[in-house]
Amino acid sequence: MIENLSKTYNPKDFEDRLYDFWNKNEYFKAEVNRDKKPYTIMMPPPNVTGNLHMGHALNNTIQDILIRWKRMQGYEALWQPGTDHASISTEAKVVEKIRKQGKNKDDLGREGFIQEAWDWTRKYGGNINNQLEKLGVSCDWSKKRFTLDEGLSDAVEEVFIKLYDKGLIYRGDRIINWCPNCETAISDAEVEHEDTKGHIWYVRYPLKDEDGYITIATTRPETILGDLAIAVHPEDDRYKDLVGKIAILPLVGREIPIIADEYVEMEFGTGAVKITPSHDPNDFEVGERHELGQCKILTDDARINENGGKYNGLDRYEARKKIIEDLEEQDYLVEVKDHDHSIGHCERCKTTVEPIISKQWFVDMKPLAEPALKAYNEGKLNFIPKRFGKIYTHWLENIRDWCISRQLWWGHRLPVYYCEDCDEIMVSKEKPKRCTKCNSTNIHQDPDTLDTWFSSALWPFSTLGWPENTEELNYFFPTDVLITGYDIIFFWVVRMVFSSIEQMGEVPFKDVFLTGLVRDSQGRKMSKSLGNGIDPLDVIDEYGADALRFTLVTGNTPGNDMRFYMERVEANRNFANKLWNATRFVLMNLDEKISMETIDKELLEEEDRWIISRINSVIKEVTENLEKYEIGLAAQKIYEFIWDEYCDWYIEMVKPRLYGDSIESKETAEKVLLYVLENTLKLLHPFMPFITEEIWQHLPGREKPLIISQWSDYNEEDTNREAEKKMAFIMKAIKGIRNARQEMNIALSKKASLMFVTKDETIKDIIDYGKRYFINLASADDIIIQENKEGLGENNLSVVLDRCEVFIPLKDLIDFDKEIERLEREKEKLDSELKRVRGKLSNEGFVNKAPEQVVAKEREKEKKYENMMKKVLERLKGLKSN
RNA sequence: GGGCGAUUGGUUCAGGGGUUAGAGCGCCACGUUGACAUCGUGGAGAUCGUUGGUUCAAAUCCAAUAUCGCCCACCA
Repeated sequence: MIENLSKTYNPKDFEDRLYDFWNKNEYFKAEVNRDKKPYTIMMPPPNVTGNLHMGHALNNTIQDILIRWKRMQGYEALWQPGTDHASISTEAKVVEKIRKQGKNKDDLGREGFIQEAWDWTRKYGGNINNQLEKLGVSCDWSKKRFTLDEGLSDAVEEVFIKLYDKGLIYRGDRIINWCPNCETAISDAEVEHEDTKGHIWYVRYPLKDEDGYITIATTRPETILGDLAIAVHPEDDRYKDLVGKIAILPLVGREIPIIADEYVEMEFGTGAVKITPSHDPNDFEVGERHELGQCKILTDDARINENGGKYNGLDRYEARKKIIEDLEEQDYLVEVKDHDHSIGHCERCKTTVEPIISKQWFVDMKPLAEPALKAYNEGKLNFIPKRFGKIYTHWLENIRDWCISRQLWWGHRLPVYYCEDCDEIMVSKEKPKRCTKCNSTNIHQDPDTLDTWFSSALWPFSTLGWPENTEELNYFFPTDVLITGYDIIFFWVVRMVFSSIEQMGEVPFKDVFLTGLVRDSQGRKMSKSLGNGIDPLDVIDEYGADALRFTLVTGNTPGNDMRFYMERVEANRNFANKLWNATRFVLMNLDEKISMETIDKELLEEEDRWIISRINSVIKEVTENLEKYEIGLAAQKIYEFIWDEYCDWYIEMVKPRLYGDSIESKETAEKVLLYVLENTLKLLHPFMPFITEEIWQHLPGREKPLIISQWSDYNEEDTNREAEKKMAFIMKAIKGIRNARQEMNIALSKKASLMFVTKDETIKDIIDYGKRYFINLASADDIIIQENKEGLGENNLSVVLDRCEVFIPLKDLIDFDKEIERLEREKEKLDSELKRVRGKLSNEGFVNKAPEQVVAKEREKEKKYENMMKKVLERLKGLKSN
């Protein structure tokens, strides 16, 4: 016995300790090493003020699996961690904090506020990293980056300036999405649309200079205050005569023209549309075409402004209510109908956004989208699963310009300066001393900051030192795979792709692995408001990180949502316990002075050859699965191998040798037990890093920790089909005997002799060899092999196998009615199988067209079932005649 | 209005042209054999949503359809 392991698996005893051990020994570290091939993954930077949730746990587990696997394969594996400053979210939290102190942003001033935000960041910014450590992530913490770091900020400015100089960043008055709660512009991607039951109001506008009205329909009556025209379709006969005339805006009294524009849908509403250029993107365009000018009626906090006359100061919804009342009172309201329409909400605070005209900074997307599309179409970018490629292309094909300026303080301030005398715009990293146009020194910087995603878009290269031409950048970029949730394809994936192509001239990663959402056991999204979130840290605390990791990667497929069940975590904890105890068994039986020399192949027994062949196949399959990102399948195979083949069969088969007299045989068994365990641990390590490392370090003769051990390769020589076949027969026989005995309720402790009847020489040999197993695993005390039933008494239990029949003389214990029932069931099964096989074989098409191998296989089956059937029928006949 | 996904034993999910369609949990029966009751042995339980089609062969491919879910979209 080498060393004691506790009787049950207790992850708390070693998880933190091992993480420290790995970290301190710098096994996570990756450095430029021209002798090795690089393998790079950029960790999606979590929000600096965030906490670990199941989504993080899922995608970081997958990343860790890939990184650990590649590291073991000998790659220089860099997993780049870091955090995102999350401007809007962090700013909101800091605002909330100072609000509790009775202060607002203006009380602190810009500098004071930013100071406050840094304090907050420093205080909470480490949390998520510590939480990630609990999960076992093997990222290179020495390279940790923050999007507001100096280098990364420099990259942001560099990109901004380059794009501006190319004319791809511009400033303009456009309709943007305004969040009245966050009081900033947000991009289209940050708006969530939700279908809402609402109303549509039909309002008549009197005509000037003549009797009559023109009736329009609107879902936002308060915007009447900003109307500058009424539009009809040029070919709409109903309104042809009215085009060019003037209508009077109800409640306001403003004279507005009736214009014709193709944008109007004749079938919708009344066919006449009010045009509010400052508060609707379509109306804005119509306004441009007809030079209607602008009339903005909302303040930043969504109240009616001074252009709203008597409604000035009212909140947008109060104003709507009041305006409807007034319209009704003054007889302008024709009717109200129920109407469902989609309303945009701020992705962060869920406030209804307002389309508002505003002077903002934009990225001209078309020229950037095209190469990003091309890269995909040329196969330079793969999505896992593939279907997300369609979503990617669809979005890029319909791309609109990206509003990048935010009216926030926490973030990268625009490197834009204005001359107060001549309004010249200057874009540069440093503040210009004088205006480049009029030489004035009255210069101020734009107060806005950039969309957070502008900096995260640069993450794959800014973290590696760009715009400096660093060695790291040359070596580790482009990265190999990005692992993230499908919900941020638009926010992040797409933007990294076009930014990389634009700045680096190539895609930032070859593969994009998209995870689904982790939902609760009822399929609901985990959310704070529902209170149904499961904290990964609680799960780790109760069951260990390995069990959590295994749960997250099994039983689901990329891009599909999964339900999270504690029962599954428990099952995987039990799996860890199983492995733990199998190891205890191996160690308990190990001779202290066992030599670790290679196994002498001459001494191998059949079960040894079988398990060695099997682990070899599993190595091959798991490696192939991982190469195809089939992580769940890989995990499943390892699980089954350990539990079913190694524990349930091999260990049981080998026990007599361990307790037996032959030192040679015992030692060989020990060596094989160790050899297979060792390879199993390697395969499992990426999935369950803690338990595997802990066990590994308890095994004798370890030179290196598991984390940096060499991944095993498939070895053709180890494959042994002959041994696999033999063992398959033996296992089938054991199962058959156990089955028959249990059906008769015969206790395991009740030993019986077995008589194998067969004329097949090969089978005879196999059974002869298998004697040793039947004793222990099939409750046998004696085994006889013969070609006929000579000497066999009456009334035996019988098990029909392929080319062989087993008789168990347990006369007193057998209920023959039950035995007949059992055989009848056996007969039925064989019958239906025979029918199926014969059906196939009598089909000419099948025999002629199916591959030879497939036909041969069916023929074999037919023969086998026929033989078995014959024996079952004989048995039944014998039993019934008694 | 477009696009996508899911539909497989009680349940949660794998699988993905030829398998006797698998697993975890749950269920039933038996079991304290010197790793493990966080366990062992055996068992019951699914014509893979429906309808067509392609094929020698379909749970798997194609087309419709139903139900549920998601994403995108400027009809006021």
